[in-house]
Amino acid sequence: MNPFLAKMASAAPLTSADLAELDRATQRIHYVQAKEDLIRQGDVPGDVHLVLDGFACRYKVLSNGRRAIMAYLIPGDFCDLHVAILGQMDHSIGALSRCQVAELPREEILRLTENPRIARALWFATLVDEATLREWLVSMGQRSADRQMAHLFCELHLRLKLVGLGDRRGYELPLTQEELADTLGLSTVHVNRVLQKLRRDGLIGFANGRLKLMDLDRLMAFAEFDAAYLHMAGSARLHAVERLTARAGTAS
Amino acid sequence: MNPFLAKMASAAPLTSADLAELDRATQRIHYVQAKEDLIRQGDVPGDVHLVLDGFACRYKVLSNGRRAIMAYLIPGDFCDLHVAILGQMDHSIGALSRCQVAELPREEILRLTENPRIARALWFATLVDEATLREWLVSMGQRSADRQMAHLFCELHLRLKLVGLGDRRGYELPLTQEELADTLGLSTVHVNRVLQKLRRDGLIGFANGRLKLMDLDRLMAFAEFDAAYLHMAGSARLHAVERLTARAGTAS
DNA sequence: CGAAGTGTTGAAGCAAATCAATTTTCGTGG
DNA sequence: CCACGAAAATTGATTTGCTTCAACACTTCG
Repeated sequence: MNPFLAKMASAAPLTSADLAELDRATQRIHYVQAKEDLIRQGDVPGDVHLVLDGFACRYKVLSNGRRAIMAYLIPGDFCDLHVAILGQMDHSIGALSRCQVAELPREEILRLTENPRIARALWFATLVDEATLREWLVSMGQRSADRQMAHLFCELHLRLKLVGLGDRRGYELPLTQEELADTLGLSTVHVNRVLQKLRRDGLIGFANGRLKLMDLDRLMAFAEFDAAYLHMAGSARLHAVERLTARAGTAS
Repeated sequence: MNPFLAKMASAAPLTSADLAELDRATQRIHYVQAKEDLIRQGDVPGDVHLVLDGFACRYKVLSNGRRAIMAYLIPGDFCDLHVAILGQMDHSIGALSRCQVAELPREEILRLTENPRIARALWFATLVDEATLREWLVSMGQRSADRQMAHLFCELHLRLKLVGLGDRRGYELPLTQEELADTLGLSTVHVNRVLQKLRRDGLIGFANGRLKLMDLDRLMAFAEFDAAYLHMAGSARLHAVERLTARAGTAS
């Protein structure tokens, strides 16, 4: 099951014709190696990019040489839907693992958005991205390093679940401690110590690019995680995804 | 000159008929006192709100009782354009000063966006809001408290200039030090000390709800401020605003 | 096998928080 | 217009969460 279709289906009620149309639009695939850039700051790209598999991130490089990661892009996420309007990238997109990426010509996006159900689903997705950004801002400003990290792990768990990846026991998270540091605005040394604390407390395991959720309920409680900002509407959206993935499972 | 019209005109090329249409749509006005909420977390508002005068902010209240301010809403900014799609507010909007607010029925927005030039201008504005949010995230994670505050003052200077408010010497900024603290994720004590340092260094003055820019060039250099994220396209957008405001000036 | 990247540990230093008290300003009613 | 109380700003002393620096161990891979 294409994670992009799963995400769109959970964002707005789509017909199977709509889904087929979206599926057709995302057939032009290419691959990007880990640590390569998909798009660079200043680019004026003609195509819009969509992650189908792997992890990517939005980032900026500051004058002091440090990298600031502002978002993780997981399967189903658009990288640069906005560039069609703003014209120029004000940040870069880098692959954190090997990524499978779909390229859509800008005109294809314009054509797709003439269908109001699809337009609404795309619009919904960008608004959830924005709400996620606000939650990161809150996290960064107000939460202690350990809760901030726990919060991030909770968020990724739910976002990945929405596209059928990972489960209650854990998920693939191909990040180095340095990348976590660039995300949370901490030093690598401190990230290492915080991870050790979370492990010692029996909340998580993190090794070999996989995050283990040892006690998800306690982790969520510790992070004071409230999923409202992800706008999953109770569990209605997740149920929709489960139906879709189940259907795909029997079909394959 | 209506600040909203100034902002829209700088976002996309609009005809005078477009501007007249936007003007007509924003005639339903009401007032909100300082410290009152315009909208609360969990609300499912039927109308969309637009600040015409005064300062407001997006904020969340955390479980520890602290308030996190995630954005300032200045004249010309929409408060909750997104709620039409997401359905429910995941944060609150509070007035920081007495505000003049326009209310637009949701259907009015839908009608307006059938005009592709207007739709593009609105879409542009929401994308700039998102880019601003990303810049705040970078600031919060990576910049020292003094540079962070300097950066905020530079941003507000340009955003206000875009709607014809303030000038190189300064602008009205009706904030308390506590509100600055809630924005930057600092304690009020530290905000006070950072302000004193910036004053001592001859960069700013801040008293009686007004920010004085003593040396804008040095302030921008100190903050390492790069205005690219505000997508003002060189100075073309600002020139458009200057023409509009000049025209309004001679007309009145 | 060596080299580079990643993870781990200890010690010292610093930016910012916290606690607590005091002064100044502001808003309101007498 | 002044007096009063409350809100906001300021100051000092102390503590702490995180950074920085430096060394070392482990892993991965050409």
